[in-house]
Amino acid sequence: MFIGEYKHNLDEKGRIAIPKKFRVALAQGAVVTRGLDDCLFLYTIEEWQVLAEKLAGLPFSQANTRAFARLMLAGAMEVALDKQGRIVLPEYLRTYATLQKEATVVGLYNRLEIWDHAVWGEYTKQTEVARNEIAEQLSELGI
Amino acid sequence: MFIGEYKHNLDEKGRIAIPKKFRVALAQGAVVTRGLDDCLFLYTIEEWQVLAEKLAGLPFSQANTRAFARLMLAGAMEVALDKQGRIVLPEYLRTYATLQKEATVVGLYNRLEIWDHAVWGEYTKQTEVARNEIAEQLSELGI
DNA sequence: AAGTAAGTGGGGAATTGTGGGGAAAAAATA
DNA sequence: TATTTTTTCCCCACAATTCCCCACTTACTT
Repeated sequence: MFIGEYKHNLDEKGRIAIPKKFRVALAQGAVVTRGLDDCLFLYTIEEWQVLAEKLAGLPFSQANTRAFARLMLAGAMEVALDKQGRIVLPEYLRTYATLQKEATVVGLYNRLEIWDHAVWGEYTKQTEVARNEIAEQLSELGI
Repeated sequence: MFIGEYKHNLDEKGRIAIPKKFRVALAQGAVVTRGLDDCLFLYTIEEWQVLAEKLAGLPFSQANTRAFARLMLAGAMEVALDKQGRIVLPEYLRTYATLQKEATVVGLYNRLEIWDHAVWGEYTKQTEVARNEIAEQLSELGI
């Protein structure tokens, strides 16, 4: 289970360290792709397989599902951890998420997200305002 | 069962002592995360597992459920008690709850909450006013 | 008033994150 | 096809953080 928030830096080669505790889970391989809200999604191979099949199942007759499939499927790239537990983020993904140096890695159960540090700060600041309303909407889930 | 109110101090390393009587319950591990009303929630591993699964089940295609999952899942961090019965609160959680030194730990049956002492004081003062009204609204729940 | 139990503070060792240099592989050009 | 250039990958070393342990202080109990 991926949870938590971690501040890591990209180096000049576009590499980023994966938090130690997640490395075993990703040792078999991982897939990074374009995510929602200007961040990157990172999945284990198995989780990615599940998601990819769902995406592939979307009707390509509709313009918006086509766009969504292209965002995530065409954006995807398989990555491997090096001996120090880092992955290389291809340039197009760094551009997409406006990643430069400071990044925040966050765990969301079955995926990791990689954010530019400043963008993540903005996002949390904005959504914190609405959190109580959202919480009330979700009360029916028993949360 | 967690009940009661305890005043503890954070030290310079961001550690806080867990009230003695709750330590056995949390010995197997605990998870702290961002809570509602500017405090932190702390669960036993088992309780957290249930909650995490509910959160993970929310569809990531909707903006507000995404935001809520990021609040609680990405906010979560597994913590362990040290030999003295303390946990370390990561910096981002201390910032979230505006925790500096004085803190109040309160028990709410299946979770603990960690508040900045002053914020907790404010909160209880404010809700005291509305308490009677709230009580009447709750009568229909059989309380 | 003394002893015990719980909370607080801090120092040192081990682990994890970061940066960079060099070798191997791949790509491009002649 | 040979040679040069670029890119990727692997490894080493430093820096920073985290974790673990020991000691002190305060508060409660008998």
